[in-house]
Amino acid sequence: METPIEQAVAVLRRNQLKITKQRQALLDYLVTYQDHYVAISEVDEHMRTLFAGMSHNTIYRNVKEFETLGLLELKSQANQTLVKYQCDFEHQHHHHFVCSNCGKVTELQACPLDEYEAQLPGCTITGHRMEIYGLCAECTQKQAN
Amino acid sequence: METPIEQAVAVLRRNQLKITKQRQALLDYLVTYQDHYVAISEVDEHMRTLFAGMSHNTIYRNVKEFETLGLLELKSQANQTLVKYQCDFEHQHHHHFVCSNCGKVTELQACPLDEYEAQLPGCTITGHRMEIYGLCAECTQKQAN
DNA sequence: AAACTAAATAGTAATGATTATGATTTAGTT
DNA sequence: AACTAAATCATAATCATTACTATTTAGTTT
Repeated sequence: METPIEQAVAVLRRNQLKITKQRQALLDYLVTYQDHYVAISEVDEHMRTLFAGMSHNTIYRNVKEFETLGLLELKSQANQTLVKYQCDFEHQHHHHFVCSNCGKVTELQACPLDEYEAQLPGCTITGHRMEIYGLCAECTQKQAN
Repeated sequence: METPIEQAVAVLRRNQLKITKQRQALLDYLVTYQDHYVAISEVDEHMRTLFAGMSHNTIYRNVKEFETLGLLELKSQANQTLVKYQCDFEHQHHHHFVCSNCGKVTELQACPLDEYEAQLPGCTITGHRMEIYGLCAECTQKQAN
């Protein structure tokens, strides 16, 4: 069984991108964010602590490159870009519930897009985003106490 | 019939906020963005051209204050905060289709939240966002030529 | 295994949106 | 007209992100 990192490296190869130490280290770190989002600026800070001398540019550029390859998911929030590892290569299309207390991300089944298409005659739909936020079951539980 | 500005001023009064020249000018400008989003930084630039000496602080603070009053809608995109006037006081809850070419915003009917609640047992849902993007009918038409 | 080359990175500095701060002004009230 | 809390101004700082150019390196070729 291939690990997520091995899968990711295979994707890089398939796209003729070089497997650099920096990219490997980035993937190693980001793979720990499979069910949470993290700010790129925090990834930047972390990587530059681990590897003195690593360039901001390298981190930001690669994160964005990895997104176009489908390895990561990005979203914009509070004037920051947040990133999360996308490990579900089989089902890339999905939507999220995000706990605003612990940050846990839950994938939602089904997509509401179909319902809306009829409301947009003549339009070209290129993308959409559906996100629900609140407290996950665990945090709801804790809050009750 | 009350104008949007009059309605907004009434909301300010109801919340014991002072009706300053700056706030009136801001509303006058923002009311022109009822079906488009605009970057706050652009609002800032515009207002400071109109009123030499107006403070960044004043603009950013008020835009955020107006959002909490339900006068404006904000969203984060590409490391900027975008703002749009919310004039539909009757139906505050809705979702959007945003044309990525001309920026036109179309309100969508119906909300997909209900479908998902069953998938989140024990969770507390505090909010959600559904947004579709692409080209509006007009821009699709033009692109075809 | 050494040479090669395009791609990637480092190092430094700049940019641009937003926020902080403390002194001054003003809307609405007394 | 005086009063006062709220709002604004003016200035500077902060923080995420991007730009730029010289240097390094992964992967290939000889």
